[in-house]
Formats: sequence, C-alpha cells, structure tokens
Amino acid sequence: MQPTYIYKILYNKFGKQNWWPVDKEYHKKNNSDFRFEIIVGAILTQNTAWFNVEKAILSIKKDDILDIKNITETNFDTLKIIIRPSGFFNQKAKRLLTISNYIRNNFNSDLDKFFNREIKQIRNELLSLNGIGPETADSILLYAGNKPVFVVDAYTKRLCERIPLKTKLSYDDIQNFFEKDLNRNYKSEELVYIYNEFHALIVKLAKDYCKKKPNCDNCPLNNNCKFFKNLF
DNA sequence: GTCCAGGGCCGTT
DNA sequence: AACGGCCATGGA
Repeated sequence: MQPTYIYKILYNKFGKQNWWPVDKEYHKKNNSDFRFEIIVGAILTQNTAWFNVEKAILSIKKDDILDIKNITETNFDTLKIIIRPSGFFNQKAKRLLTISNYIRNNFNSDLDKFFNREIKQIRNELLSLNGIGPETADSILLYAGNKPVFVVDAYTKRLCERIPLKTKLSYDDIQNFFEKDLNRNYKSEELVYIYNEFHALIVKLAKDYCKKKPNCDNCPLNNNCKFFKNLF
C-alpha cells in the first residue's frame, strides 16, 4: 500500500478540495497579501477546529489589521482579545507577533523576499521561531509559499497507524515516506498541486470517516485498511 | 456534562 | 528520544 494509491482513491472519491480557504476578494479590495492570511490561519489552527479560526480571522479583518505591519503594531493584550475565539489566545497572540516581527524586521514585510529562497533555509528559519513547529512551518511553505512540501498532521499519523502505511511515526519519517513515493510518480511541477490536494483530502477523510471514533462502513479506504478488517 | 479539534513547548524520565 | 501536562474556545 503506497501513498500514491491512497491519493488516487481519495481524489476520485472526494474531488478537488480548494485549499487553503482564503477570501481573495477581501485582499484585492484592501490591497493586502492573501499569503499572510494563510500564515495567520496556520498558527491559529494549531490543535483547533477551523470554524473557531474563521471567527478569529473575521475578527482580525473587522479591526482591519490583517497585514504584517498592522499586526506588529497591535498591542499584545489587544491582539489576544481579537483572536480569542481561536483558543490558546495567549500563546497564539505571541506567535503571531513573533512571526510578523520576524518578517518585518528581516524582509521589510515583503513576502516575495521571504519566500523567494531555498526551501530548507525558509523552513529552518520558521522552525527556529518559538511557536512554529514542523506542521505549521510546512503548511506555511506549501499553502502560502507554494513550495512542494508535504504536510503531516495528526490525521496523517492516524491514517498511517490504521491502514497501516508506516510503523515509524515521527514527523520526518512520515513526510519522507509520502514525498518519496509521490516524487516517483509525479512530475516535479505537479507536486505542489498534489501535496496541496492530498493533505486536504486526508483532512476530509479524517473528518468524515477516519475519525477518532471511526465510521468505517462507507470509507473509501476500508478495502485496504487493516483496522477495518480487524473489526470482524 | 463530556469529548474533540488541521500543534507546540517545556519539564521529566 | 519519548512522554505527559498544559494551553482555551465553541460545536457536537
């Protein structure tokens, strides 16, 4: 059982997922960079349901501070009230300020400058910031930076355990496993699209079927899943 | 009332 | 290296 095979089944079943959800019209109107909204979303969604993140992002837009300079100029205590619905607001307010200050101070708030470099260099810089771990860094690279980086999350780990696809479940092991297999089967110029859709499809699968309390009956992967077969 | 959600940090072993 | 506690809201 290989990731490419899983991807094809999920894509045929669920179709294109259109991630990352961002209101580009808003950014056109406000002459702002939609990539920063993705960076904000990647931090706010840490261990948090997306509908709560949406509330927080709407709140940021309502206060008209959804860009790097305005965030950095927002007082910490003010910011944490604004993002309150996303939960963990103390740490997340701090994290938003950390990354915004980093990009403002080192790249003059210019996301083209920030992203137009070697992937590994950007990734290491993101990981060096307090509050940015591997999943958040990779989500930013893939969905904001349009870089071919496969994002691993709790759902991906759960899927690997249940099928099972992989026994070693460290972040890097799973990421390498998916990337190697997909790199063999797709052209390099297709990888950003594949990684984008695949991660979103795994989230879709995990929300609808491969939940903590799984709903295996109509799961598109149940023929290939040991977890399902062991139920009988 | 209980469980859970698109993690990461920090202290302990 | 691996694990547990912690952080917080709001919907099911």
